[in-house]
Amino acid sequence: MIDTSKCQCSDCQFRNVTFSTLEDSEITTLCDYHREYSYSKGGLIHKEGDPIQEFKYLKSGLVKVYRASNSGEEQILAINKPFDFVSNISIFSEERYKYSVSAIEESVICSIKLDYIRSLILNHGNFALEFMTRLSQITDKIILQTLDIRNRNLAGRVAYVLLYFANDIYKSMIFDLPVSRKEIADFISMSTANVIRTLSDFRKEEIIKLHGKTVEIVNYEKLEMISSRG
Amino acid sequence: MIDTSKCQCSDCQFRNVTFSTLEDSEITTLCDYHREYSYSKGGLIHKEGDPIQEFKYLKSGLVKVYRASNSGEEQILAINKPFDFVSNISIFSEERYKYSVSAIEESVICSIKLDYIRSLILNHGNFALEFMTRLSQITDKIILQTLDIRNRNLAGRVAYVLLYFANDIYKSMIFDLPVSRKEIADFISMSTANVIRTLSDFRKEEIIKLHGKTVEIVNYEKLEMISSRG
DNA sequence: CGCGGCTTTGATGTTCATCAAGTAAAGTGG
DNA sequence: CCACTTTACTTGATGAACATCAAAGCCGCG
Repeated sequence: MIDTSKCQCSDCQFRNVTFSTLEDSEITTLCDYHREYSYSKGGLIHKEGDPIQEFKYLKSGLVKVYRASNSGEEQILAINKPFDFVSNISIFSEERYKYSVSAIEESVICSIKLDYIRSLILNHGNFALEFMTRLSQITDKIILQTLDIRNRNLAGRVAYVLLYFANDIYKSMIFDLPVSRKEIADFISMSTANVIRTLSDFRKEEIIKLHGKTVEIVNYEKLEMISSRG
Repeated sequence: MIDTSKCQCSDCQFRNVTFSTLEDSEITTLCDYHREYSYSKGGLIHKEGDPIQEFKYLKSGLVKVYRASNSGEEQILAINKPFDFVSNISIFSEERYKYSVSAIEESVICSIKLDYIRSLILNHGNFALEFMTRLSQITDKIILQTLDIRNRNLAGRVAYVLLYFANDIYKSMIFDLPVSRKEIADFISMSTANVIRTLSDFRKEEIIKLHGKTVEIVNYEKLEMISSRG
């Protein structure tokens, strides 16, 4: 039985991933410097230009990381699930966020004062190493995914995104798209109309079933083939 | 006068950027764990799949970071000068390099056993923080540049690259392109023929002068306009 | 019920890749 | 140092891929 009136950080899943080197007593201190925030679908977590004062990570939900492009359009650079998002990149190198982040599903963000993270790094070598490794992994993933997308043509990109949702995010062949067609377009740098057209094509070729936001991948092999060839 | 038979790390420019928190005595130890390698134009520094055993950074020269795409083509994700390249990303999160790196100009790479860097992080909080900040900055730059390029059309991308060489790398309006037309194409994800065509167009419109690899930017404002509009 | 936003589809035009052929440049071996 | 070979560059012509525009359908919400 857990006493819910006390700090729950010691039972947080994240403890194993990013804070595994911290002792119980340190976790208790961590609790004092942390806060949790809930966001509903569409809620803005922070935006470009906001001052960076906290280290944030996603406890549950789904977020998009994006910035405004020259033309005022949205450029989405990542769609991330828990463990894959932290208040990314540049928390130490910059004063202000370069990217906006908003919830695309009900999300809970855990946020820790940056000063405390800083002091942990200063005084706790194992933590520093672990933390660094995590940050590395996360930025690495973003870069790799960007390259993967850039590599592909329209159909390949749409297939790639569908497989990303199926394999990485929902781990299911049937799922509800958490994003609009336009957001997919902003993510893969294509026009909305062509994303829709491609989805329709996939439906006509019976690679997927489509009902509004609900997608079911029927012919997985073919979708993979399109993704890897395109 | 510097005794060149001894460790020169204490006089290395990099000391101020990445190792400023280390004491002189620590720098001396660092020397024992470091080696320098020279590469001539075209030389391969490491390739995808090589085991990561050292932290590397560029002391002088110019390198390209790339990977093989599906189709066997080269995808260039960064062209970096000293201070902007370190044996990037993922040195802690991965066992093997995900990207190849090769010299596009005479280059000197300084390389330090990863175990030693690891021990510094473990035992030296200030160093950990500084090191992390550097890595952050570097990966950040890569992501930002990728987005910038993705944003633009053909002419905009070519203009962007020319401005990148002029402003960031050579700090001069006249310079020799260190890369082939094909490499520019691989960097901005366009075809070689169209890169050449665009350069010719710029020449015809008297925005630049072109003699083989030598580029002179004549109409800077116009080039900027093309870069920011496209 | 009606309005506004997201989605869908078709028609059209632009942008870009591809192919081909030719030229210049740069390396290679005698 | 020259002939030879190869690789890089250049340009034009063609077609494919994709964006854009416009009109209509759908759906949720006040």
